[in-house]
Amino acid sequence: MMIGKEDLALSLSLSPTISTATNCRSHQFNLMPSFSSLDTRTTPPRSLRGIDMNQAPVTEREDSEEDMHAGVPSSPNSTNSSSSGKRNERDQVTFEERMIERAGSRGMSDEEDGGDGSRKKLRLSKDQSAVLEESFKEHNTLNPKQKAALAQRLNLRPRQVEVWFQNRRARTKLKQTEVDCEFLKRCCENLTEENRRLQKELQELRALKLSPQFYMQMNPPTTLTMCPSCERVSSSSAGNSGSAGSSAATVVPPSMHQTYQHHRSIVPAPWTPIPLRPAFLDTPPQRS
DNA sequence: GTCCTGGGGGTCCTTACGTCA
DNA sequence: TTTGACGTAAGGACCCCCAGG
Repeated sequence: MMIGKEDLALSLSLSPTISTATNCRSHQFNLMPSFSSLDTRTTPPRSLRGIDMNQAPVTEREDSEEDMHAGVPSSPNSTNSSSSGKRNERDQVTFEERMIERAGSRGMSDEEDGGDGSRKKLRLSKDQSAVLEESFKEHNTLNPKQKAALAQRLNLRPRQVEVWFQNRRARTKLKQTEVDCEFLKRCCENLTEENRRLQKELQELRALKLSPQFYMQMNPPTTLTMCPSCERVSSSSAGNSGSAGSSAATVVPPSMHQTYQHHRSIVPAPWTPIPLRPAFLDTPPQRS
């Protein structure tokens, strides 16, 4: 009995594209009020002293964006003019990111964030989460530019977007682990059952062998053959020469061995190899 | 070409907080 | 009203990769 993934009624998409609807079983979007600027109908009760903690401060960020657009994104150590390529591009982006990050942290200072060192829980709005999910469906990792763009679009700090994606990947992996665990459990159950069946069959054969009638009813022994490679002795087709209990063995021609014809008969018909590990587990994670 | 170093981004583990039954 | 379970945002440690010196 072969087990396919479809037999497990998996709710997870196994492709790199993750299904939002099936993966986020616990997302309580509909239970959460929306406080973001995207939904202006509601008053943000989670804001601290009039500041919505789910938002990066717009004015501060606009300042930083002005700085960026004003040509500021030169590297702080002013080495970008001599350097080029990926590194330079990344430095440039990260500088932009730092500007936004700094503005965000300025907007939500320690004082505003509780002031006593305690963390305040920041809930993303339904709309923000939906956009993040959509983005995650396309890419489960973000490059700095994508991160900054998404943060700007959602009015969040890049760090928040980054954390969301990290946690989202972790949730996906956890879910996948659960699915894999279930798959392996099924495999184990099937192998156990198969083992039980084979043990029973073996017992029956042994009982038959001990019975004198077994020999009476046995067909004339077939020719014993031995594989020159594995030295396994097995019986070939019945009705050939030889008598009961004959120890005469013929060597399987190498050509026959190469075709594995005699090995095929060794494998019980109903037996089908079951992969111990889903193949998709062995695909290495993609790095950006 | 090789080694060292620093930065960025990833995972993993953990904590703190919000929500709900 | 209290409490425990659960989900999730966020912090921190650690690792890997890569570019530059």
